[in-house]
Amino acid sequence: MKIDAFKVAHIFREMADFLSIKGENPFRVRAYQKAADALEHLSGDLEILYHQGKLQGITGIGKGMLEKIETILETGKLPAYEELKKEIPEGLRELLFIPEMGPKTVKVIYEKGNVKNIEDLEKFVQSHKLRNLPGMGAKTEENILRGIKLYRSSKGRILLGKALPLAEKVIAELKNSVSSYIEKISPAGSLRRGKETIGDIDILVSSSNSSPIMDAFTNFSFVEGVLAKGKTKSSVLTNDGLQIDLRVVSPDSFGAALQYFTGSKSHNINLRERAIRKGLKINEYGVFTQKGEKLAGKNEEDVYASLSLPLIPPELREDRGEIEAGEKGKIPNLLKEGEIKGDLHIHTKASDGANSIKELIEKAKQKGYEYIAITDHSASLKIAGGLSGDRLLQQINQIKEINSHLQGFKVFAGSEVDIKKDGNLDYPDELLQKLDIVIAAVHTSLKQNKKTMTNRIIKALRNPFVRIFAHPTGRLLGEREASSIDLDKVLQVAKEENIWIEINAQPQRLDLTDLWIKEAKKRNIKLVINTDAHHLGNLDFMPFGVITARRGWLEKVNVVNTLPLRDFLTFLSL
DNA sequence: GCCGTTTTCGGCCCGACTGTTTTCAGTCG
Repeated sequence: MKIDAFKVAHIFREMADFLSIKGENPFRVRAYQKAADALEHLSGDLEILYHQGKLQGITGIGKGMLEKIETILETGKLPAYEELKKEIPEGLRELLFIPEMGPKTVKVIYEKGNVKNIEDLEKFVQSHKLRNLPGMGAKTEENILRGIKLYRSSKGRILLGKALPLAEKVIAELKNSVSSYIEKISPAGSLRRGKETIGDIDILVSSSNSSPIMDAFTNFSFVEGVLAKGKTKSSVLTNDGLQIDLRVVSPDSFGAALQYFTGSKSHNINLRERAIRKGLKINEYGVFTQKGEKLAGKNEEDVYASLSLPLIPPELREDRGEIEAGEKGKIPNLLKEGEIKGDLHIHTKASDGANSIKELIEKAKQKGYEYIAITDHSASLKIAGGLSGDRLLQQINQIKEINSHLQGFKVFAGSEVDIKKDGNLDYPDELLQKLDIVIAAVHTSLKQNKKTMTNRIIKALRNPFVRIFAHPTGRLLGEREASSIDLDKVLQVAKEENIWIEINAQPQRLDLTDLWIKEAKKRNIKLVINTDAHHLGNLDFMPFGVITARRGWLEKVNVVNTLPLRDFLTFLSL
């Protein structure tokens, strides 16, 4: 079995957790986490890089880590890891993921209470045995039980598509109730970076009087419990189990705090290390010289400028080369939502959608689009009301008729054609030829092995009538794993055949994913952002696709549906 | 365990909040 960087990173992460539970030197623990980070951000194949001697010199991978990577690559195993696994009971590591539980607590309840998993922990706390341990009391009991509940209910993360509207609602309510105290307000954290899933919602406010804001926030109707309430930070639990953190800072620190709380953690660490090299100190209050003189803090631009960097867009702050790009003045001019001119993957009530073509046109026009493609499912996808060949022909004629009455707006006749198990397409070429836009997509046999699945997709993409490859990995966040696909090969074929790769904007898909989007851009492959709408409201998913594209460093020029109608028509005929 | 533009030893990002304590350890982001 091939060992990739992510597998090794996973081993290092587990080791970090085991070592922390053992009470090892925290910096040693962090060294393993750092090495895992470095591996996950590797550009290129681990084995190849290793054989080329290119792992040396990567920050975070020193002599010891290199030896461990070598051992894993050569033997498929790591004795130090196997030892730790034997030593630490299997369920213990999971306890670290429970809010309120850290390595110290896990260690002490294991050693003093023989607690080995979540069930043990729950019983241990409920029977009040925890209280007998030093530093533990009734409140701690309560907090841990709530932590267990939260961990079980959500396993930690919610979709961007759910978090963003909720954050907007909280911001609106704050503005509504205590606007006179609020100078500035913004989402922060992974939400602001546009990550596909969010742990908890972070909101930042600048104000010179925080108490009324904290009072209002902790008393909102959707608040079920208050986890913490202080002058600068409060945390609440909403009635649907989400955690929202509100931070209030003084106006002259807003930029520094926004930068700090937007993260990511590794972006910030990188930035701090850069500050230290320049003899500066950076924290959530500002950028300071060694003598304590404040250089920046009021806004983010100044914070970055004091480190000789341009403002780095939040979506890029993942420590994936954005700081280096900033140094060289090569931060991309990222795609903007308003630059999208059309949506090329839409279902109607002819298959499993809810609306008519005319209704969809109206909504698209309201959004400022110049074109859409109607792409219902193909014949074999019976569960979704896939169109027979005859019905598709009828729809093509219907679209022709509709277009004859339109000015400055065009509807393309398309289809989301199933890639069958063997890689054949669901309609014959004679029919595909009659369509303006053919989307190819996998909806069945999602668990084929990697080789079969990859070859199946490649065969489909080689069909001369296919233009778009939709939701490439097939993942559904929190529900279904991505299919096993050699995306490296698939992108290669996409490049050769001039296939546009879809970024599916549905919040549970966001597929293609950010890292692969960046890779596709690097290879000069065109992408298209589609909502895959099944009813009118779904057309509003577009911003999630745009955010994901931005996380993949895309600019307007990389995305075909930014082209105005005229240019798009020319491009389509190429 | 990693790392070095004052270092091959001695640091390692850093501050807020909570709970259980009477001065601080643990967790979190």
